[in-house]
Amino acid sequence: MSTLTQRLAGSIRDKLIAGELKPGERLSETALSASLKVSRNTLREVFRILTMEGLLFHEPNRGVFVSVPSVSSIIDIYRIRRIVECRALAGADPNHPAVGRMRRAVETAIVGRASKDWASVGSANMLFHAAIVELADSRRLSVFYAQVAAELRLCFGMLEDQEFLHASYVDQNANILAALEAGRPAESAEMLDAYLTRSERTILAAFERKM
Amino acid sequence: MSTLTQRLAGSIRDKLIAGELKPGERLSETALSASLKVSRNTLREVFRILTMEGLLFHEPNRGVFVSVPSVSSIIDIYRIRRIVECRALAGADPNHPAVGRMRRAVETAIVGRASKDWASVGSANMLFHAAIVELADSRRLSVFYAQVAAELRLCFGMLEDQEFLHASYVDQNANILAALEAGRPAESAEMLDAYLTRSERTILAAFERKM
DNA sequence: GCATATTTGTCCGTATGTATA
DNA sequence: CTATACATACGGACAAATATG
Repeated sequence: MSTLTQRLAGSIRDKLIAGELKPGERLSETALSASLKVSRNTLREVFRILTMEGLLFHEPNRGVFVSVPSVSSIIDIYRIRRIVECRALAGADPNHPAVGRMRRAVETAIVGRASKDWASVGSANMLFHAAIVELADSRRLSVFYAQVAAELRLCFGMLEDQEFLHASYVDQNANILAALEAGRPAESAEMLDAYLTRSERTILAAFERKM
Repeated sequence: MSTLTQRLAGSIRDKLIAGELKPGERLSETALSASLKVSRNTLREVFRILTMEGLLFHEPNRGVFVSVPSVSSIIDIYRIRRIVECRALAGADPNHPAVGRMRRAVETAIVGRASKDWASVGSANMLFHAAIVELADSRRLSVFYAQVAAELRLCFGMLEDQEFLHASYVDQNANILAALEAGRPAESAEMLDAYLTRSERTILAAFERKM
């Protein structure tokens, strides 16, 4: 990452995903630029990037705010996951290089679960599903999915029970991978669809409990 | 559109799609900001927007350039269209409000073809396929598709024979719509897949002839 | 390979309009 | 309604990177 703008965008993105900045919170240009020791112009360019990614939203003449995950955004995101992930998996070649990344993600998640490192399990889960999208061999689609996934992590950040959210999905991912490696992509895609249904329900339920 | 930045982004986007700015051309900050009568900082924010949309690309310390469509980008875009459009159509409700927009787009295209207004036919074609994506009821997916479509128009802009590119697809769109309205979304999606195969081949062939 | 000119990256100060207490 | 705070937009400045001769 060469330019200051890109580095800054990365660091603020990490803070957003880690939940250090609360949804709905307003990010003041003057205050943030002072605390980060960068000019307001530079910070505005960073805001523009993160706004395009959906992590911030912009109200004209009022400023930028951390996106507030809503029930409708969760539903929207899962619609996308169903379309993109299931189709990518159903049409996948079991010898695609991304399958190796899927396998490594599953292994990492298993290790993380054993040591109760739920942050690691969550990250591995994200990598697993990003790898599924890579099966479609479309750079633009992978970039788009990365943005959607970042938004989803914003939702996770609002919820406690990280164990409950992630633990049960390790085995499901392993089964999805096994079906693909066994040369049965259609079956694999069906399992993924079922996975997404359960995952969406869990998130929505946890989300509504917090309201 | 409230802010100057957004209006400017819209106007430059239009110029890009219309082919007024040639692919590969470098957009000088100083020159453009002078000719558009805006400050360099404002123009940089506009560049950031259009770069995120894929219409421009950025080389650190060298500036921004108009994206150059390539064979691989065309293939990438059509992979996305297959995944997104076909799935949206296959799972569509024939009573969805977007179906009305599809019908109006077909009617506009028929009128445009009769008067040999190929620009109008091309725009109507874009609206038709954007409406297909709206069948999936996902705001994020529709926004993403709009960006991909803008990039595709960048490719069209490089080619002559607009008639050849658009004329033959009016009837195919009409047939796709008819199947959906008749309550046969699966058949409709199959026809769309065939449409996309033919369209991709045509674009790629026309593109390679220009090289 | 070097020196120069150009351009971007970044920062600052400031004026104006808009939202809100 | 007034006052304050803030975002929007501008123009100037300088360092660093790049291109050019």
